[in-house]
Amino acid sequence: MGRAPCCDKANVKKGPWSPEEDAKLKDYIEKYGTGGNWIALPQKIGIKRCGKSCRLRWLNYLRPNIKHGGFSEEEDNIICSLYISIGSRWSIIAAQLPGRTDNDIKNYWNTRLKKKLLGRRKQSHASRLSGSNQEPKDGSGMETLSNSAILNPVQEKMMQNLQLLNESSNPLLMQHVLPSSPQKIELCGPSTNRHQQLYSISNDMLVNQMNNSMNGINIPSSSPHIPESDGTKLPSMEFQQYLAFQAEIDEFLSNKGANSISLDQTQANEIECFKDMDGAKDMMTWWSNEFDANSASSNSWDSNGVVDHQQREIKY
DNA sequence: AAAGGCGGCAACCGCAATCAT
DNA sequence: AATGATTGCGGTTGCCGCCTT
Repeated sequence: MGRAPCCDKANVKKGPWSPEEDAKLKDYIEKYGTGGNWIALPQKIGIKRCGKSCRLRWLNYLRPNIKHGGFSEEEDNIICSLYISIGSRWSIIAAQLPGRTDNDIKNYWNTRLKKKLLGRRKQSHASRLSGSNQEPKDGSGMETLSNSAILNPVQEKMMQNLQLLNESSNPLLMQHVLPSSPQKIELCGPSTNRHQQLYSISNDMLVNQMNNSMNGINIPSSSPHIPESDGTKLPSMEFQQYLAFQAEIDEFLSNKGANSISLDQTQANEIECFKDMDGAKDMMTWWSNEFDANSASSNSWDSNGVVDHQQREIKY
């Protein structure tokens, strides 16, 4: 037996809203507010709509200062980086973009941003297969990576955004992003205040979380480095794959789709493979499991879940 | 010009969280 | 503490208009 419906569905109108319905709802809320009860609202106004439908219509369309379409580069970057860091928490993402609704952002991501990202990924993959994207090498046949190989521009951007969000002290964001359990916080080391705790968790755990979100790429289980006899450390194959995909996302975000390509049918079919990217739940599951384990991370690059900044220099 | 395919988007649905009693 | 009502959220659906053939 399912739960009781929130309204009498037989007497409720569905489908697109008429201008008359919009006007009634808008006028009433502007004059009297919602009265704290959406369910009762349609009867008061005299429209045959479900309360939930009224709420959605108001939030997504009728309330003041709503923006539709015309997403800026800045907004694209924020959406991408937040999606990578917290997954499909559209309401949280929307809260950071004034005038944008969660529904709008969700649609925008599903119909455009995701495809752009995939398009760039496919393009880069194809160019690698054709050998046109050779890795630069130094005289020893090894390339030295800067620190940004570990905390790359995407991650930096993510951290900047999170810091901004953090500074806004948005309680909703805090609730969703910052784990509440003290023991979880303890995993990231002692911090003196909530802001530091958030940043600490962001810096270490979100990077790992993001790493795990790299679709189709096996994230190194412990250390990405393979010690050589001469003492240098080489990245493992899977870590190289991971770095390559990160680079593609970096490129996408820095160029913001300037070179984006349209998808052919094959690519469209392969969008299926990208559905895992939607698996933010998986990311979040991984993340929470990570905390819930209440022990040293096996997925993190470092045994204590904290990136060792001394190990950032890697050689090919 | 007509038909079918496709993409974008508004709206719906169902579940989970929260609130009220 | 338990239960029902309400709200909030994310996933999904279906309509509509544009594009291609």
